[in-house]
Amino acid sequence: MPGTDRYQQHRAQAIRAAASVFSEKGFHGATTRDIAERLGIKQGSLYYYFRSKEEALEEVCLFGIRDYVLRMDQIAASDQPFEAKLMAVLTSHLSSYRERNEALKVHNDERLYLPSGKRTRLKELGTHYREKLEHIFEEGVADGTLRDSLDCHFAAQSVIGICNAWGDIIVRDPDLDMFAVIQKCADLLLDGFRERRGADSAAVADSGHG
Amino acid sequence: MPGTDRYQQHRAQAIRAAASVFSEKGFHGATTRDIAERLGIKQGSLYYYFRSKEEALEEVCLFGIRDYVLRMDQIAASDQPFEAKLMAVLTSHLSSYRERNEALKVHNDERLYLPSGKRTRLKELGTHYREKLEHIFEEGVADGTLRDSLDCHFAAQSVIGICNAWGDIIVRDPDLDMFAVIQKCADLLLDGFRERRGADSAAVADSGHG
DNA sequence: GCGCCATTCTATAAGCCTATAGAACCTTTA
DNA sequence: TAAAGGTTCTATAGGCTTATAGAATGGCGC
Repeated sequence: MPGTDRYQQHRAQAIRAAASVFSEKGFHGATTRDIAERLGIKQGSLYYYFRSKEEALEEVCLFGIRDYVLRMDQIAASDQPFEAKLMAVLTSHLSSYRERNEALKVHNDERLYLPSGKRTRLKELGTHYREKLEHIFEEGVADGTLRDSLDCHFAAQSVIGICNAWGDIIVRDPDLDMFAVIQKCADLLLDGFRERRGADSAAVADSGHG
Repeated sequence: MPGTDRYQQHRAQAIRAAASVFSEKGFHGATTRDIAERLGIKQGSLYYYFRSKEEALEEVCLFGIRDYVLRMDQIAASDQPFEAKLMAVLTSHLSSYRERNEALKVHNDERLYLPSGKRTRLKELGTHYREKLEHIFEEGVADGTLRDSLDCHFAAQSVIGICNAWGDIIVRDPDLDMFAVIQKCADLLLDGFRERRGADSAAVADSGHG
């Protein structure tokens, strides 16, 4: 029954199972039987935890999202130099991909199938996330770390794009060194690819990972 | 009948309709009725053009892909300075997104549902694409345009990630100025975000689109 | 041992989907 | 106008899916 501890734990398991199956087969491709099997129960029993297949999708899409956005808030509000904030954002974003593996893959594709209310709520969270990141970049411009000509909206969107692209790769290849990827992302974002004769272009704050 | 010109034209229309519906609803979410309706015919008639729903997906996934990869080959083989090649790649990649709109969205997600033979073929094409881009970067390092420390594999993957992220945005917002996005991508990739006192950081080859 | 309640099971209704078969329609050519 | 063949239509079989109803199971306090 909703309320007991055991119930909540089992329900969380069910959400994970649904996330896993949705991300493999897509929302419509996944059947309630698939989800139940992954969970080790029978198809009909699933309805003890979800009112419908759609409710399962809703839960999957919101699973952990709040933590993730909250972390961005904390980084944005923190008192660190720009480079450290950037590293923190990259780390948080890419770590989330590893931690929440299936769920995140679902967010990218399957939110299509959410009822429009939940869909706009998710979109709002995404916008909030981008705006916070944008704000970090604006600070970087203000304090002279970043070039004046930087389009902060473009910058924020691009960083999210890069993180998502690498997130997908990181999820699929567990052996990949995430911190190496983070470091290279930071190098790219701060200093670009171009050769600079007589300039030290590896000046990214070492955050102590390895 | 396969062979006649009219048939081939109508079949291409059917592929487009399928692409459009698949990208909206996903492979399993799309019904043959949806596709037929978008095309203006009845559900059963679709089977005059496709042996099955899966065959429709195959056609969608391969639609135009060859042209797209071929263009990368041409750019890679061309005799232009690095900056020009980079601009050409960005332009080609992002233009493809606009041109082939729905089909490309499908490639990213729905290829899951392809029979494994077709799936690996697509993957090969993707790998080929990335390797060519990687090669362009290696040349850039060799001729001194790019820094020696650049990880070309990382660079190629990141550029593709950025292009795909912006491609998604460009497709959804027809008013967005694609060439402005391309220019900013090039700025980011070549010179990064960091302020450089006393350096001209806007030195990207003007390819004549402004 | 007994009753209680949470959890899972079985069985099934009702609906939708793909694919096929064969009729109907339309266009071209003679 | 008639014949031929390309294109689309109607109708339907057969299978799979979600969601519900109600029975069975298992642990726990007494």
